[in-house]
Amino acid sequence: MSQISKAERSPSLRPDAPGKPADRSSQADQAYVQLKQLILDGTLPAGAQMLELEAAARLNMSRTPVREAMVRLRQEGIVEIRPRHGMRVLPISADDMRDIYEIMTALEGAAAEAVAQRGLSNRQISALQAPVRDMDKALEQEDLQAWAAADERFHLTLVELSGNQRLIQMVAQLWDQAHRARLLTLRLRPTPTDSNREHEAMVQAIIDGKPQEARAIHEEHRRRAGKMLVELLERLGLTQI
Amino acid sequence: MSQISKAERSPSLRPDAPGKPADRSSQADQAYVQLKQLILDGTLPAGAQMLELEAAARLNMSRTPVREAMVRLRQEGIVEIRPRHGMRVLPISADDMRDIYEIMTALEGAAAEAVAQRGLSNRQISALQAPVRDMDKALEQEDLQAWAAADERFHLTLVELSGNQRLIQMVAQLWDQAHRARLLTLRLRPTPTDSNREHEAMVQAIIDGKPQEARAIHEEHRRRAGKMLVELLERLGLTQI
DNA sequence: CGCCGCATTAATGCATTCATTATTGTGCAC
DNA sequence: GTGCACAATAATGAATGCATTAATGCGGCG
Repeated sequence: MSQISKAERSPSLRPDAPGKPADRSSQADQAYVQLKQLILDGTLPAGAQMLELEAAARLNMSRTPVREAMVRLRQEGIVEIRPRHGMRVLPISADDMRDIYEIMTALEGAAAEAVAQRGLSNRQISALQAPVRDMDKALEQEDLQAWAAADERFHLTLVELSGNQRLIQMVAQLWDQAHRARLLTLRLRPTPTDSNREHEAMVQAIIDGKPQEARAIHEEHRRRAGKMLVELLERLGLTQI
Repeated sequence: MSQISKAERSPSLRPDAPGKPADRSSQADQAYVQLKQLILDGTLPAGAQMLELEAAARLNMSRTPVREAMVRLRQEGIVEIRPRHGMRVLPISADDMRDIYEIMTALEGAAAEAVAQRGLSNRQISALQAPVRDMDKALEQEDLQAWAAADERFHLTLVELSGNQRLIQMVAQLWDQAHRARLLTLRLRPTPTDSNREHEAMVQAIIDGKPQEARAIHEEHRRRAGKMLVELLERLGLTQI
Protein backbone atom coordinates (compact mmCIF):
# COMPACT_ATOMS: atom_id res chain seq x y z
CA MET A 1 0.00 0.00 0.00
CA SER A 2 2.83 2.38 0.68
CA GLN A 3 3.40 4.57 -2.27
CA ILE A 4 7.16 4.52 -2.33
CA SER A 5 9.84 2.12 -1.41
CA LYS A 6 11.83 2.48 1.74
CA ALA A 7 14.93 3.39 -0.18
CA GLU A 8 13.27 6.24 -2.01
CA ARG A 9 11.65 7.41 1.14
CA SER A 10 14.86 8.61 2.70
CA PRO A 11 16.24 11.38 0.55
CA SER A 12 18.41 12.56 3.38
CA LEU A 13 21.50 10.44 3.18
CA ARG A 14 23.04 12.61 0.51
CA PRO A 15 21.67 15.98 -0.49
CA ASP A 16 22.22 15.33 -4.17
CA ALA A 17 22.80 11.84 -5.40
CA PRO A 18 24.66 11.76 -8.71
CA GLY A 19 21.77 10.28 -10.64
CA LYS A 20 19.25 12.82 -9.44
CA PRO A 21 20.56 16.22 -10.42
CA ALA A 22 17.52 18.35 -9.78
CA ASP A 23 15.35 17.94 -6.74
CA ARG A 24 15.10 21.57 -5.82
CA SER A 25 11.37 21.95 -6.21
CA SER A 26 8.87 20.63 -3.73
CA GLN A 27 6.77 17.60 -4.40
CA ALA A 28 3.75 19.84 -4.60
CA ASP A 29 5.42 21.79 -7.38
CA GLN A 30 6.35 18.62 -9.18
CA ALA A 31 2.83 17.32 -8.87
CA TYR A 32 1.54 20.58 -10.26
CA VAL A 33 3.91 20.57 -13.21
CA GLN A 34 3.38 16.92 -14.02
CA LEU A 35 -0.38 16.93 -13.76
CA LYS A 36 -0.54 20.04 -15.88
CA GLN A 37 1.73 18.37 -18.39
CA LEU A 38 -0.53 15.33 -18.54
CA ILE A 39 -3.48 17.56 -19.26
CA LEU A 40 -1.83 19.82 -21.80
CA ASP A 41 -0.31 17.00 -23.81
CA GLY A 42 -3.62 15.23 -23.99
CA THR A 43 -2.78 12.23 -21.86
CA LEU A 44 -5.63 13.31 -19.65
CA PRO A 45 -8.30 14.42 -22.12
CA ALA A 46 -11.30 16.59 -21.38
CA GLY A 47 -13.63 14.96 -18.92
CA ALA A 48 -10.95 12.65 -17.59
CA GLN A 49 -11.08 12.17 -13.87
CA MET A 50 -8.33 11.34 -11.47
CA LEU A 51 -8.62 10.59 -7.79
CA GLU A 52 -6.16 11.99 -5.32
CA LEU A 53 -4.97 8.51 -4.55
CA GLU A 54 -4.54 7.61 -8.20
CA ALA A 55 -2.50 10.71 -8.85
CA ALA A 56 -0.46 10.14 -5.73
CA ALA A 57 0.35 6.60 -6.79
CA ARG A 58 1.19 7.72 -10.30
CA LEU A 59 3.47 10.48 -9.11
CA ASN A 60 4.94 8.44 -6.35
CA MET A 61 4.05 10.69 -3.47
CA SER A 62 1.39 11.04 -0.82
CA ARG A 63 -1.98 12.68 -1.25
CA THR A 64 -0.94 15.88 0.46
CA PRO A 65 1.17 17.46 -2.28
CA VAL A 66 -1.15 16.11 -4.92
CA ARG A 67 -4.02 17.85 -3.25
CA GLU A 68 -2.18 21.13 -3.27
CA ALA A 69 -1.42 20.75 -6.96
CA MET A 70 -5.07 20.06 -7.72
CA VAL A 71 -6.13 23.17 -5.85
CA ARG A 72 -3.78 25.19 -7.98
CA LEU A 73 -4.98 23.65 -11.21
CA ARG A 74 -8.54 24.32 -10.21
CA GLN A 75 -7.80 27.96 -9.60
CA GLU A 76 -6.25 28.14 -13.04
CA GLY A 77 -9.48 26.95 -14.55
CA ILE A 78 -7.98 23.79 -16.00
CA VAL A 79 -9.76 21.25 -13.82
CA GLU A 80 -12.66 21.15 -11.46
CA ILE A 81 -12.71 19.27 -8.20
CA ARG A 82 -15.76 17.22 -7.44
CA PRO A 83 -15.82 15.92 -3.89
CA ARG A 84 -15.98 12.17 -4.55
CA HIS A 85 -14.61 12.00 -8.03
CA GLY A 86 -11.26 13.64 -7.76
CA MET A 87 -10.30 16.25 -10.26
CA ARG A 88 -11.88 16.37 -13.67
CA VAL A 89 -10.27 17.95 -16.71
CA LEU A 90 -12.56 20.72 -17.85
CA PRO A 91 -13.78 20.47 -21.42
CA ILE A 92 -13.56 23.54 -23.62
CA SER A 93 -16.66 24.51 -25.57
CA ALA A 94 -17.05 26.90 -28.45
CA ASP A 95 -18.51 29.37 -26.00
CA ASP A 96 -15.47 29.02 -23.80
CA MET A 97 -13.26 29.76 -26.76
CA ARG A 98 -15.34 32.79 -27.59
CA ASP A 99 -14.86 34.09 -24.06
CA ILE A 100 -11.16 33.30 -24.05
CA TYR A 101 -10.54 35.02 -27.35
CA GLU A 102 -12.54 38.03 -26.27
CA ILE A 103 -10.18 38.47 -23.35
CA MET A 104 -7.05 37.66 -25.32
CA THR A 105 -8.04 40.26 -27.87
CA ALA A 106 -8.34 42.91 -25.21
CA LEU A 107 -5.19 41.98 -23.31
CA GLU A 108 -2.90 41.46 -26.23
CA GLY A 109 -4.24 44.57 -27.90
CA ALA A 110 -3.35 46.53 -24.80
CA ALA A 111 0.07 44.91 -24.76
CA ALA A 112 0.68 45.82 -28.40
CA GLU A 113 -0.32 49.39 -27.73
CA ALA A 114 1.87 49.67 -24.66
CA VAL A 115 4.85 48.15 -26.43
CA ALA A 116 4.50 50.42 -29.45
CA GLN A 117 4.14 53.36 -27.11
CA ARG A 118 7.28 52.60 -25.20
CA GLY A 119 9.41 51.48 -28.11
CA LEU A 120 11.71 48.50 -28.33
CA SER A 121 15.41 47.81 -28.41
CA ASN A 122 16.83 46.05 -31.43
CA ARG A 123 17.20 42.92 -29.42
CA GLN A 124 13.56 43.02 -28.43
CA ILE A 125 12.47 43.61 -31.99
CA SER A 126 14.40 40.52 -33.01
CA ALA A 127 12.75 38.49 -30.30
CA LEU A 128 9.44 39.46 -31.82
CA GLN A 129 10.46 38.92 -35.41
CA ALA A 130 12.08 35.54 -34.97
CA PRO A 131 8.83 33.70 -34.32
CA VAL A 132 7.28 35.34 -37.37
CA ARG A 133 10.09 33.98 -39.52
CA ASP A 134 9.69 30.59 -37.88
CA MET A 135 6.02 30.64 -38.74
CA ASP A 136 6.81 31.34 -42.38
CA LYS A 137 9.31 28.54 -42.47
CA ALA A 138 6.89 26.18 -40.77
CA LEU A 139 4.20 26.99 -43.31
CA GLU A 140 6.58 26.37 -46.20
CA GLN A 141 7.35 22.99 -44.77
CA GLU A 142 3.71 22.45 -43.93
CA ASP A 143 4.65 21.72 -40.35
CA LEU A 144 1.55 22.84 -38.50
CA GLN A 145 2.91 21.74 -35.17
CA ALA A 146 5.91 24.01 -35.59
CA TRP A 147 3.69 26.82 -36.82
CA ALA A 148 1.51 26.60 -33.72
CA ALA A 149 4.55 26.63 -31.47
CA ALA A 150 5.98 29.69 -33.19
CA ASP A 151 2.60 31.40 -33.12
CA GLU A 152 2.38 30.87 -29.40
CA ARG A 153 5.91 32.13 -28.94
CA PHE A 154 5.09 35.26 -30.92
CA HIS A 155 2.06 36.09 -28.85
CA LEU A 156 3.70 35.37 -25.54
CA THR A 157 6.74 37.40 -26.51
CA LEU A 158 4.57 40.35 -27.39
CA VAL A 159 2.89 40.14 -24.05
CA GLU A 160 6.14 39.72 -22.18
CA LEU A 161 7.50 42.84 -23.80
CA SER A 162 4.72 44.77 -22.15
CA GLY A 163 6.54 44.13 -18.88
CA ASN A 164 3.22 43.86 -17.09
CA GLN A 165 3.66 40.76 -14.96
CA ARG A 166 -0.01 40.36 -14.20
CA LEU A 167 -0.93 40.64 -17.83
CA ILE A 168 1.70 38.06 -18.71
CA GLN A 169 0.31 35.66 -16.15
CA MET A 170 -3.25 36.09 -17.29
CA VAL A 171 -2.51 35.59 -20.94
CA ALA A 172 -0.43 32.52 -20.21
CA GLN A 173 -3.30 31.09 -18.24
CA LEU A 174 -5.70 31.66 -21.10
CA TRP A 175 -3.32 29.98 -23.52
CA ASP A 176 -3.23 26.96 -21.27
CA GLN A 177 -6.98 26.83 -21.10
CA ALA A 178 -7.31 27.07 -24.86
CA HIS A 179 -4.39 24.78 -25.59
CA ARG A 180 -6.23 21.56 -26.36
CA ALA A 181 -8.83 23.26 -28.52
CA ARG A 182 -6.11 24.92 -30.54
CA LEU A 183 -4.32 21.64 -31.07
CA LEU A 184 -7.51 19.99 -32.18
CA THR A 185 -8.42 22.64 -34.69
CA LEU A 186 -4.91 22.97 -36.01
CA ARG A 187 -5.45 20.37 -38.69
CA LEU A 188 -9.02 21.30 -39.40
CA ARG A 189 -8.65 25.00 -39.93
CA PRO A 190 -7.60 26.65 -43.18
CA THR A 191 -3.87 27.19 -43.55
CA PRO A 192 -3.06 30.26 -41.48
CA THR A 193 -1.33 32.24 -44.21
CA ASP A 194 -2.80 35.65 -43.39
CA SER A 195 -1.88 35.22 -39.75
CA ASN A 196 1.75 35.65 -40.64
CA ARG A 197 1.09 38.77 -42.72
CA GLU A 198 -0.91 40.27 -39.88
CA HIS A 199 1.88 39.57 -37.46
CA GLU A 200 4.35 41.28 -39.72
CA ALA A 201 2.14 44.32 -40.08
CA MET A 202 1.73 44.51 -36.33
CA VAL A 203 5.44 44.30 -35.68
CA GLN A 204 5.98 47.03 -38.24
CA ALA A 205 3.47 49.26 -36.48
CA ILE A 206 5.31 48.69 -33.24
CA ILE A 207 8.66 49.49 -34.82
CA ASP A 208 7.15 52.62 -36.33
CA GLY A 209 5.89 53.64 -32.93
CA LYS A 210 2.22 53.68 -33.87
CA PRO A 211 0.40 52.42 -30.78
CA GLN A 212 -3.15 52.85 -32.08
CA GLU A 213 -2.33 51.07 -35.28
CA ALA A 214 -0.49 48.23 -33.60
CA ARG A 215 -3.41 47.70 -31.32
CA ALA A 216 -5.99 47.90 -34.09
CA ILE A 217 -4.12 45.43 -36.25
CA HIS A 218 -3.61 43.01 -33.43
CA GLU A 219 -7.20 43.19 -32.30
CA GLU A 220 -8.45 42.61 -35.79
CA HIS A 221 -6.08 39.66 -36.08
CA ARG A 222 -7.32 38.15 -32.86
CA ARG A 223 -10.93 38.81 -33.62
CA ARG A 224 -10.66 37.08 -36.95
CA ALA A 225 -8.77 34.10 -35.64
CA GLY A 226 -11.17 33.79 -32.73
CA LYS A 227 -14.23 33.98 -34.94
CA MET A 228 -12.83 31.36 -37.25
CA LEU A 229 -12.00 28.97 -34.43
CA VAL A 230 -15.31 29.42 -32.69
CA GLU A 231 -17.26 28.84 -35.86
CA LEU A 232 -15.17 25.81 -36.63
CA LEU A 233 -15.84 24.38 -33.20
CA GLU A 234 -19.52 25.12 -33.51
CA ARG A 235 -19.66 23.43 -36.87
CA LEU A 236 -17.98 20.41 -35.37
CA GLY A 237 -20.40 20.51 -32.49
CA LEU A 238 -17.75 19.23 -30.13
CA THR A 239 -18.26 19.66 -26.45
CA GLN A 240 -15.44 17.54 -25.08
CA ILE A 241 -12.25 19.10 -26.26
CA MET B 1 -1.19 22.52 22.15
CA SER B 2 -4.23 21.07 20.48
CA GLN B 3 -6.02 23.75 18.61
CA ILE B 4 -9.55 22.92 19.49
CA SER B 5 -11.31 21.53 22.48
CA LYS B 6 -12.54 17.97 22.59
CA ALA B 7 -16.13 19.10 22.48
CA GLU B 8 -15.67 21.09 19.33
CA ARG B 9 -13.68 18.34 17.78
CA SER B 10 -16.66 16.02 17.41
CA PRO B 11 -19.15 17.68 15.11
CA SER B 12 -20.87 14.40 14.53
CA LEU B 13 -23.39 14.14 17.36
CA ARG B 14 -25.88 16.34 15.61
CA PRO B 15 -25.52 17.43 12.04
CA ASP B 16 -26.71 20.93 12.79
CA ALA B 17 -26.75 22.25 16.30
CA PRO B 18 -29.30 25.06 16.78
CA GLY B 19 -26.68 27.69 17.47
CA LYS B 20 -24.64 26.94 14.39
CA PRO B 21 -26.88 27.38 11.39
CA ALA B 22 -24.37 27.44 8.56
CA ASP B 23 -21.45 25.08 8.39
CA ARG B 24 -21.83 24.01 4.81
CA SER B 25 -18.51 25.18 3.53
CA SER B 26 -15.29 23.37 4.22
CA GLN B 27 -12.75 24.63 6.70
CA ALA B 28 -10.41 25.34 3.83
CA ASP B 29 -13.05 27.60 2.30
CA GLN B 30 -13.63 29.33 5.59
CA ALA B 31 -9.92 29.83 6.07
CA TYR B 32 -9.72 31.30 2.60
CA VAL B 33 -12.62 33.66 3.13
CA GLN B 34 -11.51 34.77 6.55
CA LEU B 35 -7.88 35.32 5.71
CA LYS B 36 -8.88 37.25 2.64
CA GLN B 37 -11.24 39.29 4.75
CA LEU B 38 -8.47 40.10 7.21
CA ILE B 39 -6.30 41.32 4.38
CA LEU B 40 -8.92 43.31 2.53
CA ASP B 41 -10.22 45.08 5.61
CA GLY B 42 -6.72 46.08 6.60
CA THR B 43 -6.39 43.99 9.72
CA LEU B 44 -3.42 42.41 8.03
CA PRO B 45 -1.70 45.32 6.34
CA ALA B 46 0.85 45.12 3.56
CA GLY B 47 3.96 43.31 4.64
CA ALA B 48 2.23 41.57 7.50
CA GLN B 49 3.28 38.00 7.94
CA MET B 50 1.38 35.11 9.36
CA LEU B 51 2.66 31.64 10.05
CA GLU B 52 0.56 28.64 9.24
CA LEU B 53 0.36 27.81 12.89
CA GLU B 54 -0.68 31.32 13.88
CA ALA B 55 -3.43 31.35 11.30
CA ALA B 56 -4.53 27.89 12.33
CA ALA B 57 -4.77 28.94 15.97
CA ARG B 58 -6.60 32.12 15.06
CA LEU B 59 -9.10 30.29 12.88
CA ASN B 60 -9.38 27.37 15.22
CA MET B 61 -8.41 24.66 12.84
CA SER B 62 -5.35 22.65 11.89
CA ARG B 63 -2.62 23.73 9.51
CA THR B 64 -3.93 21.64 6.66
CA PRO B 65 -6.90 23.75 5.58
CA VAL B 66 -4.99 26.94 6.37
CA ARG B 67 -2.27 25.83 4.03
CA GLU B 68 -4.75 25.25 1.26
CA ALA B 69 -6.20 28.70 1.77
CA MET B 70 -2.76 30.28 1.62
CA VAL B 71 -2.01 28.52 -1.63
CA ARG B 72 -5.16 29.97 -3.07
CA LEU B 73 -4.40 33.47 -1.86
CA ARG B 74 -0.95 33.23 -3.32
CA GLN B 75 -2.32 32.28 -6.69
CA GLU B 76 -4.59 35.28 -6.51
CA GLY B 77 -1.60 37.51 -6.09
CA ILE B 78 -2.65 38.78 -2.68
CA VAL B 79 0.08 37.18 -0.61
CA GLU B 80 3.37 35.51 -1.15
CA ILE B 81 4.56 32.44 0.70
CA ARG B 82 8.09 32.48 2.02
CA PRO B 83 9.22 29.10 3.28
CA ARG B 84 10.03 29.91 6.89
CA HIS B 85 8.02 33.05 7.37
CA GLY B 86 4.54 32.00 6.52
CA MET B 87 2.47 34.09 4.17
CA ARG B 88 3.20 37.75 3.68
CA VAL B 89 0.65 40.28 2.50
CA LEU B 90 1.95 41.74 -0.73
CA PRO B 91 2.36 45.49 -0.78
CA ILE B 92 0.99 47.42 -3.73
CA SER B 93 3.29 49.91 -5.37
CA ALA B 94 2.50 52.68 -7.80
CA ASP B 95 3.91 50.47 -10.53
CA ASP B 96 1.58 47.68 -9.50
CA MET B 97 -1.35 50.05 -9.74
CA ARG B 98 -0.20 51.13 -13.17
CA ASP B 99 -0.15 47.52 -14.31
CA ILE B 100 -3.48 46.77 -12.72
CA TYR B 101 -5.18 49.75 -14.28
CA GLU B 102 -3.70 48.95 -17.65
CA ILE B 103 -5.38 45.56 -17.53
CA MET B 104 -8.62 46.87 -16.07
CA THR B 105 -8.82 49.42 -18.83
CA ALA B 106 -8.51 46.74 -21.47
CA LEU B 107 -10.87 44.26 -19.85
CA GLU B 108 -13.61 46.65 -18.85
CA GLY B 109 -13.36 48.38 -22.18
CA ALA B 110 -13.94 45.07 -23.89
CA ALA B 111 -16.84 44.38 -21.54
CA ALA B 112 -18.42 47.74 -22.33
CA GLU B 113 -18.09 47.12 -26.03
CA ALA B 114 -19.55 43.64 -25.79
CA VAL B 115 -22.45 44.79 -23.67
CA ALA B 116 -23.26 47.69 -25.98
CA GLN B 117 -23.05 45.31 -28.92
CA ARG B 118 -25.44 42.82 -27.45
CA GLY B 119 -27.87 45.27 -25.90
CA LEU B 120 -29.46 45.15 -22.50
CA SER B 121 -32.87 44.47 -21.02
CA ASN B 122 -34.51 47.21 -19.00
CA ARG B 123 -33.74 45.33 -15.85
CA GLN B 124 -30.09 45.15 -16.76
CA ILE B 125 -29.96 48.83 -17.59
CA SER B 126 -31.38 49.57 -14.16
CA ALA B 127 -28.75 47.39 -12.54
CA LEU B 128 -26.16 49.54 -14.21
CA GLN B 129 -27.81 52.87 -13.49
CA ALA B 130 -28.54 52.26 -9.83
CA PRO B 131 -24.90 52.42 -8.75
CA VAL B 132 -24.44 55.64 -10.71
CA ARG B 133 -27.30 57.21 -8.79
CA ASP B 134 -25.83 55.88 -5.55
CA MET B 135 -22.56 57.50 -6.42
CA ASP B 136 -24.25 60.84 -6.96
CA LYS B 137 -26.06 60.54 -3.68
CA ALA B 138 -22.88 59.54 -1.90
CA LEU B 139 -21.05 62.55 -3.28
CA GLU B 140 -23.82 64.89 -2.19
CA GLN B 141 -23.52 63.52 1.29
CA GLU B 142 -19.75 63.53 1.02
CA ASP B 143 -19.71 59.87 1.96
CA LEU B 144 -16.58 58.68 0.21
CA GLN B 145 -16.89 55.18 1.60
CA ALA B 146 -20.33 54.83 0.04
CA TRP B 147 -19.08 56.35 -3.18
CA ALA B 148 -16.27 53.82 -3.44
CA ALA B 149 -18.66 50.96 -2.76
CA ALA B 150 -21.08 52.16 -5.45
CA ASP B 151 -18.21 52.73 -7.86
CA GLU B 152 -17.05 49.18 -7.38
CA ARG B 153 -20.57 47.89 -7.82
CA PHE B 154 -20.90 49.82 -11.06
CA HIS B 155 -17.75 48.43 -12.53
CA LEU B 156 -18.41 44.89 -11.45
CA THR B 157 -21.96 45.06 -12.76
CA LEU B 158 -20.72 46.22 -16.12
CA VAL B 159 -18.33 43.34 -16.27
CA GLU B 160 -20.92 40.85 -15.13
CA LEU B 161 -23.24 41.95 -17.88
CA SER B 162 -20.65 40.83 -20.37
CA GLY B 163 -21.50 37.30 -19.32
CA ASN B 164 -17.89 36.29 -19.76
CA GLN B 165 -17.17 34.30 -16.63
CA ARG B 166 -13.43 34.36 -17.04
CA LEU B 167 -13.43 38.08 -17.56
CA ILE B 168 -15.56 38.52 -14.46
CA GLN B 169 -13.15 36.45 -12.42
CA MET B 170 -10.12 38.30 -13.62
CA VAL B 171 -11.53 41.74 -13.00
CA ALA B 172 -12.69 40.74 -9.54
CA GLN B 173 -9.21 39.52 -8.76
CA LEU B 174 -7.69 42.79 -9.89
CA TRP B 175 -10.12 44.73 -7.74
CA ASP B 176 -9.06 42.69 -4.76
CA GLN B 177 -5.42 43.36 -5.45
CA ALA B 178 -6.00 47.08 -5.79
CA HIS B 179 -8.43 47.27 -2.90
CA ARG B 180 -6.15 48.61 -0.20
CA ALA B 181 -4.54 51.17 -2.46
CA ARG B 182 -7.96 52.46 -3.47
CA LEU B 183 -9.05 52.77 0.11
CA LEU B 184 -5.92 54.63 1.02
CA THR B 185 -6.19 57.13 -1.80
CA LEU B 186 -9.89 57.63 -1.35
CA ARG B 187 -9.42 60.50 1.06
CA LEU B 188 -6.40 61.93 -0.65
CA ARG B 189 -7.63 62.17 -4.18
CA PRO B 190 -9.74 65.00 -5.56
CA THR B 191 -13.48 64.53 -5.28
CA PRO B 192 -14.46 62.17 -8.07
CA THR B 193 -17.11 64.34 -9.63
CA ASP B 194 -16.27 63.67 -13.26
CA SER B 195 -16.24 59.95 -12.63
CA ASN B 196 -19.99 60.01 -12.25
CA ARG B 197 -20.50 62.00 -15.45
CA GLU B 198 -18.28 59.59 -17.33
CA HIS B 199 -20.24 56.65 -16.02
CA GLU B 200 -23.47 58.23 -17.17
CA ALA B 201 -22.09 58.88 -20.61
CA MET B 202 -20.90 55.33 -20.87
CA VAL B 203 -24.26 53.90 -19.86
CA GLN B 204 -25.92 56.11 -22.42
CA ALA B 205 -23.62 54.83 -25.13
CA ILE B 206 -24.53 51.30 -24.14
CA ILE B 207 -28.23 52.07 -24.20
CA ASP B 208 -27.82 53.69 -27.59
CA GLY B 209 -26.07 50.60 -28.84
CA LYS B 210 -22.79 52.30 -29.67
CA PRO B 211 -20.10 49.76 -28.85
CA GLN B 212 -17.11 51.77 -30.05
CA GLU B 213 -18.22 54.82 -28.17
CA ALA B 214 -18.99 52.92 -24.98
CA ARG B 215 -15.59 51.39 -25.09
CA ALA B 216 -13.79 54.62 -25.88
CA ILE B 217 -15.54 56.45 -23.07
CA HIS B 218 -14.86 53.73 -20.58
CA GLU B 219 -11.24 53.39 -21.54
CA GLU B 220 -10.71 57.10 -21.28
CA HIS B 221 -12.39 57.04 -17.88
CA ARG B 222 -10.17 54.26 -16.67
CA ARG B 223 -7.03 55.73 -18.10
CA ARG B 224 -7.67 59.03 -16.37
CA ALA B 225 -8.53 57.49 -13.04
CA GLY B 226 -5.55 55.19 -13.25
CA LYS B 227 -3.16 57.99 -14.14
CA MET B 228 -4.45 60.10 -11.29
CA LEU B 229 -4.10 57.30 -8.74
CA VAL B 230 -0.66 56.28 -9.91
CA GLU B 231 0.61 59.83 -9.79
CA LEU B 232 -0.90 60.30 -6.38
CA LEU B 233 0.81 57.18 -5.13
CA GLU B 234 4.09 58.22 -6.66
CA ARG B 235 3.83 61.63 -5.07
CA LEU B 236 3.21 59.99 -1.74
CA GLY B 237 6.12 57.69 -2.37
CA LEU B 238 4.43 54.92 -0.49
CA THR B 239 5.65 51.41 -1.00
CA GLN B 240 3.72 49.56 1.69
CA ILE B 241 0.10 49.93 0.88
C1' DC C 1 -39.32 -7.23 -13.15
C1' DG C 2 -38.16 -2.79 -11.26
C1' DC C 3 -37.50 0.21 -7.24
C1' DC C 4 -36.35 1.53 -2.56
C1' DG C 5 -33.68 1.27 1.72
C1' DC C 6 -29.79 -0.27 4.00
C1' DA C 7 -25.13 -2.18 4.59
C1' DT C 8 -20.65 -1.80 2.55
C1' DT C 9 -17.01 0.53 0.42
C1' DA C 10 -14.25 4.16 -0.81
C1' DA C 11 -12.78 8.99 -1.18
C1' DT C 12 -12.35 12.87 1.08
C1' DG C 13 -11.27 16.65 4.53
C1' DC C 14 -8.91 17.42 8.20
C1' DA C 15 -5.84 16.43 12.19
C1' DT C 16 -1.71 14.65 13.56
C1' DT C 17 2.91 12.94 13.29
C1' DC C 18 7.46 12.97 11.52
C1' DA C 19 11.75 14.33 9.28
C1' DT C 20 14.18 18.06 7.34
C1' DT C 21 16.16 22.40 7.54
C1' DA C 22 16.34 27.42 8.13
C1' DT C 23 16.71 30.44 11.92
C1' DT C 24 17.95 31.88 16.40
C1' DG C 25 20.67 32.07 20.28
C1' DT C 26 24.81 30.88 22.99
C1' DG C 27 29.41 30.39 24.21
C1' DC C 28 34.00 30.49 22.95
C1' DA C 29 38.02 32.17 20.45
C1' DC C 30 40.17 36.12 19.06
C1' DG D 1 33.83 43.69 22.33
C1' DT D 2 33.11 41.10 17.87
C1' DG D 3 32.41 37.25 15.08
C1' DC D 4 31.95 32.47 14.20
C1' DA D 5 30.79 27.47 15.22
C1' DC D 6 27.47 24.92 16.79
C1' DA D 7 23.50 23.55 19.42
C1' DA D 8 18.66 24.45 20.20
C1' DT D 9 14.41 25.86 18.21
C1' DA D 10 10.82 26.43 15.17
C1' DA D 11 8.43 26.12 10.79
C1' DT D 12 7.66 23.67 7.04
C1' DG D 13 6.64 19.86 3.60
C1' DA D 14 5.02 15.62 3.41
C1' DA D 15 3.08 11.18 5.18
C1' DT D 16 -0.18 8.99 7.77
C1' DG D 17 -4.29 8.30 10.64
C1' DC D 18 -9.02 8.92 11.30
C1' DA D 19 -13.90 10.26 11.17
C1' DT D 20 -17.36 11.58 7.95
C1' DT D 21 -20.11 10.84 4.16
C1' DA D 22 -21.16 10.06 -0.62
C1' DA D 23 -21.40 6.25 -3.88
C1' DT D 24 -22.18 1.49 -4.71
C1' DG D 25 -24.23 -2.86 -4.49
C1' DC D 26 -27.56 -6.00 -2.66
C1' DG D 27 -31.71 -7.87 -0.83
C1' DG D 28 -36.40 -7.44 -0.13
C1' DC D 29 -40.76 -5.34 -1.29
C1' DG D 30 -44.16 -3.85 -4.49
